Amino acid sequence: MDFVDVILPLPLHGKFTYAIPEELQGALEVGMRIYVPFGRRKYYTAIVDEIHHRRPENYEVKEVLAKLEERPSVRYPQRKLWEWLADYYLCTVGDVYKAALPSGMKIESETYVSLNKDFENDGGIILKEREAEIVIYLENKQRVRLDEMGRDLKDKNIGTRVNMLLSEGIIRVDEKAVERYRSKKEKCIRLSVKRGDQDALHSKFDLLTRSARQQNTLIAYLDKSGWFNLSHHLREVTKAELLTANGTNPGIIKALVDKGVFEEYTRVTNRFEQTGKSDTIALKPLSEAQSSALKKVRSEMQTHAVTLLHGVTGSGKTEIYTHLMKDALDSGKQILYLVPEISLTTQLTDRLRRVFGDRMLVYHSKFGDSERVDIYKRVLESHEPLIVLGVRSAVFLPFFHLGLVIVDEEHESSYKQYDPAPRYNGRDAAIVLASMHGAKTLLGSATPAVETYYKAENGKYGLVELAERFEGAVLPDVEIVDMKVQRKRKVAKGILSEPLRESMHAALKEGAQGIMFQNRRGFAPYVVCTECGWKPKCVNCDVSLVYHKQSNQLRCHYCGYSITPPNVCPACGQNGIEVFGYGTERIAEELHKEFDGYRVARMDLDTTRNKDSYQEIIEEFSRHETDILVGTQMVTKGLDFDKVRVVGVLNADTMLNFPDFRSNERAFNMIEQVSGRAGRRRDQPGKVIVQTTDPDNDVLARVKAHDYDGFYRAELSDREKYLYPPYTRIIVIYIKNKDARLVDSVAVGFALALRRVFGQRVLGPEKPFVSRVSTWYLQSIMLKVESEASMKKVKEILRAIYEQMCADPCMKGTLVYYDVDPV
DNA sequence: AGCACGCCGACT
DNA sequence: GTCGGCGTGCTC
Repeated sequence: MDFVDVILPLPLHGKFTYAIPEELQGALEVGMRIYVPFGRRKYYTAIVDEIHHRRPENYEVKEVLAKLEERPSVRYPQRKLWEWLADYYLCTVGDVYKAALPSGMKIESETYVSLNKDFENDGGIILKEREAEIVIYLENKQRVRLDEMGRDLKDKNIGTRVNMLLSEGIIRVDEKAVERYRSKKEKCIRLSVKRGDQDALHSKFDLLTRSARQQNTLIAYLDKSGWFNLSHHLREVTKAELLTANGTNPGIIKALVDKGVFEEYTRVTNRFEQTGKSDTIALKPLSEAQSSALKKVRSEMQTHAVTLLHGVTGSGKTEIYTHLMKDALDSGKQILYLVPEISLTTQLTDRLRRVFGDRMLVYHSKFGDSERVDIYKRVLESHEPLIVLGVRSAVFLPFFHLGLVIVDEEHESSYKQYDPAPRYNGRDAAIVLASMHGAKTLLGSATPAVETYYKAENGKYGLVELAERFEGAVLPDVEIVDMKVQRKRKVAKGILSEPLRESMHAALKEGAQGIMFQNRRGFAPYVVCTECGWKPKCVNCDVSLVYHKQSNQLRCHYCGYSITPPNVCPACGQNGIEVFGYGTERIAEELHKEFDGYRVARMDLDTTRNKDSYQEIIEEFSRHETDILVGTQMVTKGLDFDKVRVVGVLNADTMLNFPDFRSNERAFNMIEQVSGRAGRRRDQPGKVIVQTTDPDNDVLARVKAHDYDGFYRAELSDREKYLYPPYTRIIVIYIKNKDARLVDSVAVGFALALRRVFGQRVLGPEKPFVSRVSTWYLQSIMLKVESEASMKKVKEILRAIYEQMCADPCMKGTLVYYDVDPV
């Protein structure tokens, strides 16, 4: 008898073993998707992890129900990456599996309920079957409404109710597997005569003598299909394509089908753009600086697994990537090109599409699930050279022979997944993936992460500097404006300082554009009653509500809770409610007033909710249909606009004062990146205005000088002094409970246990920045371990401490999770 | 993570 | 007295 250990899409440690039934003996392979029962009435898609002969002793094994595919969807070294991620980021392989496969490839069971006919109208029970629900009136006049999946529609006590009805034989339960994946189908037209049978074709034409349009449609088909071009195969003609022919409409096609001239059939197609082209245009010639950087990159990559390309904004790193990708493609390799979500724009995809045509696939989180399944399967089945341009989760695609990994904007914090597990960093996962394939990795950034630059500097990574902007463009001039002085002199209008207003007016007058950056959305972040000090707070989270003017609501930016602002203060009943501070919405309003007659667009989470709105705002701006773009960090990323002359950083203080060891790094990166949007052309150098109340801040001085190196050195010495990365590695332990008191005591106990082993390396516990999210109370403990220490050992100890803590009854209802290498 | 089983307060 | 609230433990 054979058994199989599986990976389930659940956050469970430990192995689950199933028996392989007779009919599947010898048919399973490691990495295959199979269908297994789990628990009382659940079924999951599991991944075969190991096939063996060891019969489990303490329980009765269940059988594998079916295999879902002929060839494994998960293969080596992909599976090895899953294990590495689970191990490194302290989660289960099931967590990784959940994130790795598009949901269309993870069939789950759904329970369908139907009535047992015998019980209809029986006694006091009246049963009704409506369209999507079953209503059961019980004797005591209580009503149970179940949807077709057997879920109780009234309350949440799902299983008990269904089981009661089941045991009384009132209902019947069927489990149905749901396959969410839908292949894309196209209607096609073919001719009902054999190609080459002239007589038959003529007789069809004879049927159409009374309709010129029908004849034309038939001719259009013959033309499009290449009917008479006998040296070629007959082309399939889609209905949509045929409809583009002059004078054709669906009615005419239908008439032709009815007359037996045409036949309509459905074909399964893929979702890839069929440009029919690849290697369409030659690569752009490189500047001298770029060519020498490219040469240097190539040689560094010979000797290093990972190379960092440190190139100032606007130096044309993408061009260098393109050349490297071409090399790798030509040598038959596959390429993974990771970008942060926000910079995956059509600007970039169009540019690459022109060079690589169909050989480039795009893997975006805004794609539908079926589309992701298509890409997954294409990568799985094709052993051909290709490029995947994708976001973080593209590291999970089943590459066959990866030759090159590029991680653009490697410093970006959005490469790190916060919630849920696996809390992985896409950049680091990509590096590990590359090494498993024996591939080379190139990291690119104008403002590399301190950890990355440190490794490059110390020879662990190769390092290439590209200090020159493309086509001789110069870096923008940065002016630091002291807002305290501005206010004292009463020259600031709201949040707009005098220099910012003047530069902006001048730029607009000359037909240039401007970008305003404020890392806060909504209208006003602070609302307070000036009479009594009352502040509106989120009922679920420990944060103040942000006022949104357009929707006239006070909103929590963590859980989405919102209320209509009260007219009078609910605490003192007086009329003292006022708003303070500036969000993008309010800034847009002020810009409208100040720059009357110019067009202002706002780009933040609130204006980019729809699928295409982000793209639309960018395109409008690049066509110069808007003059000023105001937004959150979205405006800092990879947008290339020629006409941007002025960039305003409206409040640098919020970034600099963030209570976190990375605040300086984040502030420097963000301001430097947004500055990079300005003045890309030599003849029109840009101007960046940074408003602050702390003009002497060192970080701002570095930004002013565009001095990454200086910033890095200063930051590094701080990190060394206070033992932060790259000198240590950080694991934050989060403790979550619905009871505020319990959370505190458990956290204290946990920290105590940690201190016994790690001593001074333990910080906390403390309330995290947001100490309550959606009714869960949080505490965090930070663990800083020397970077040379064995992470394996550390994690073993963490695990042991957790087990030991679990013995304490106080742990009941407590959730513990880890964030390794937080950003 | 679900989901079932089990033990206590509010309503017929 | 039941209903249904949620706390606890298991899932191959």
